[in-house]
Amino acid sequence: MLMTDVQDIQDRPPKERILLTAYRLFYREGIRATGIDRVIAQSSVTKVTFYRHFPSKNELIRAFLDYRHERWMEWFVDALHRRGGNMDALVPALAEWFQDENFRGCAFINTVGELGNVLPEVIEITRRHKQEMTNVITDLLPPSRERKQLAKSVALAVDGAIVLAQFDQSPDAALKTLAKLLAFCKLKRPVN
Amino acid sequence: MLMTDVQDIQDRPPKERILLTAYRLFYREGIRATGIDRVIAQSSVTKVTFYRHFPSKNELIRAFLDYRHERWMEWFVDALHRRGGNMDALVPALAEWFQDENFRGCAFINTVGELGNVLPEVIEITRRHKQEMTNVITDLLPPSRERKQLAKSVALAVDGAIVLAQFDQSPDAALKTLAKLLAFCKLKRPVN
DNA sequence: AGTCATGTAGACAGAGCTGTCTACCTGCTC
DNA sequence: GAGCAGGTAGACAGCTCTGTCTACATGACT
Repeated sequence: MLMTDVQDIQDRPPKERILLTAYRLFYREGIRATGIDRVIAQSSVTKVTFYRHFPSKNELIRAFLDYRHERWMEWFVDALHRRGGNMDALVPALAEWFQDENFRGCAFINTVGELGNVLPEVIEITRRHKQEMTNVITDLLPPSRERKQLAKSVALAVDGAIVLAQFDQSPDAALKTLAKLLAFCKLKRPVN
Repeated sequence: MLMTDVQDIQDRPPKERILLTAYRLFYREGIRATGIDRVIAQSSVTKVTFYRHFPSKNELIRAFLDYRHERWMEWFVDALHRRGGNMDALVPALAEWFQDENFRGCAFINTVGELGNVLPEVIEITRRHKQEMTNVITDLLPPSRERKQLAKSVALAVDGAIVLAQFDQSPDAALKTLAKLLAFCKLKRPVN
């Protein structure tokens, strides 16, 4: 899945241990809340080793976002294909994510909110990530003149659902509301 | 508007100066990125005065969110009424916000992303804020059996547009995509 | 045998953070 | 005019942060 087990990371090479630890801590606690010292301690590495692989925390943030992008896209494509690869697969696939006990919203949206003004490149990285997400959504839609525009609208709604699932008590409302919205647009079979 | 001029805050009582300064810095730079010392310096107040009014930074964060909620709701209701108070007013009203040079997304979504795990009450505050936003959107819709459900869907789409406007190069795409989405749902007159 | 990349352990500098402290001043109210 | 709420100035404690430093160990390739 999207999260890393704490178990199996201990016998990997140091650089990978650092990245996996950062992946977990940055996503769960936030980036500024996560000090380098904690990443170092939890990846069982020393400071010199850390700084040899990542010359600064900003480098680690970049690597974290790249890694997150790879993993998330892989998961997203797979989760959709497992469910038929059409628009009816979208909400169930997102449900799988939202219901993960470690779900804490979109790493990219969160990072833009936290560092957008301080580290402007995360905005660019996020734009690319969302563009790829939109491309995948495009493939779910039947060919039509307005397919690309529709995909953009669906992607916008998905982002809305992600943030709603993040602050609502349970992800169910976000999923149901997204499903209803898509049904209003006749983009999927009506719910119920 | 939603932002504070730096000019007119200097002759206000200290507590207000602190709150206005925090309002500006927390929103623009993020909360963890903004140290108490900077708030104190920029509000021309001393540390003792600061801590007399706000016993801890967390108290200031709460006050900031409450204040933001008041101001934002006031602005939102007004901007919609100025444009007729129906669904066709929604996108132009948001445009006014998105195009503000200090726009940096939704303060509540950003704060949840930054502190959601560390200060869980911001999640509750955000939930209430978005509920009120949804209530206002409900009033834009004509009475119908599914009005409340529709309003939830629209609110979800608005949140999606807010985050998109935050990381996209210009807010135009977010506005256009939201407008298209609402048009697909026959919730507003088609664009173009 | 020697070199070099890569690892270990841990001290340290310099900065910023939150929050407390002493000591003094001003203006209003009783 | 005494008291007090609320302001001023600024030092300081204790912590955490990022990033650098010295000094040593190990194992692979040449």
